[in-house]
Amino acid sequence: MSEKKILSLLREKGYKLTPQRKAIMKTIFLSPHHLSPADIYRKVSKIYRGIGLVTVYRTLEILVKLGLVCEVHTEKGTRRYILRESKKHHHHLICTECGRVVYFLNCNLENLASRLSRETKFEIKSHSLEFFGRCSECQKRLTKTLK
Amino acid sequence: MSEKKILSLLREKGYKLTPQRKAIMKTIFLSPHHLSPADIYRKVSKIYRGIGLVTVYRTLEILVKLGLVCEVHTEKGTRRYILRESKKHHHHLICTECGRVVYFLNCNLENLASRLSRETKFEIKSHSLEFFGRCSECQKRLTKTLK
DNA sequence: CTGACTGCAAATAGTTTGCATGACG
DNA sequence: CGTCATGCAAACTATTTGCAGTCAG
Repeated sequence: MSEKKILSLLREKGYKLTPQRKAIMKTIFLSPHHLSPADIYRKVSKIYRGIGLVTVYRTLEILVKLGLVCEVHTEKGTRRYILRESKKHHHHLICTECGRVVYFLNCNLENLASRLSRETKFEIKSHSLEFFGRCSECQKRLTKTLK
Repeated sequence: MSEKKILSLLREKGYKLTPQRKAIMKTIFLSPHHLSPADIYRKVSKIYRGIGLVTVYRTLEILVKLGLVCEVHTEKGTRRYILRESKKHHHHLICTECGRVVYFLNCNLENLASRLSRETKFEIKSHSLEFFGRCSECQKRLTKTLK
């Protein structure tokens, strides 16, 4: 989805297009990494002086609700955000060094889920799956550093 | 692993066996649910009056380090703890109503991981997988309530 | 115009740290 | 007895809420 379409979707849903929101969305739109609210706040501050961290939190809440942005939970329990590239069920492969995120669609967990459901009598509603590792750039960078 | 073995492992590693630690371990050992530090604090307070929440945090840190207890990250970003039943690679099926946890061992994600690694040039280190749903008891309980 | 939005300040939740006292081994 | 453990208080991080002023539509 293009940036323009996102802006018009917001308008459709009755949200106002303030310069703060535009700056926040632009920042998320341009980053291949997942970002914490504080990261976004720092980046946006350079474009739009005087923005409040609270506005970042409130805008993220809207963007997640509209399904435009993914909320990723890190191992430390903090939340990070990245543009949602696909409307489909999907998962993330996350670089633990730089935070770069790669999407993938097929997880093939239906069989496992139905087997578990049968064995445990659980009514399974959802699952979370994430892979962690190092992207190729960070592998190169870290090899150099060690020399 | 039995409770006694856990206590002797702690002693082996040079940790002291205080009554606070015993009470915390007993509480975790007896619960089929995952518990937050605050949950554990409340339960332990009944056995051992005057225990500090800080002691719960510090004991949990040790138990996780020794691999005796699993740290589970919830959707809200808080941490919960449950006895580690198996030393093997495993995952959890979690009841979103009561917090009951069921273990399972086979996730069969090796193929997916190697395919992703090939396609993305990521060096994949680990993955997290959790299923969420309702256990059979909570299904019954909730059906009754609705009548 | 006017209701939605913003930014400040303060509140809250979860967790960690500094330090003096206490008790396990 | 010495060292590690405890519990209090305070600090800290991430996030949420109340409120008065502001602005997009």
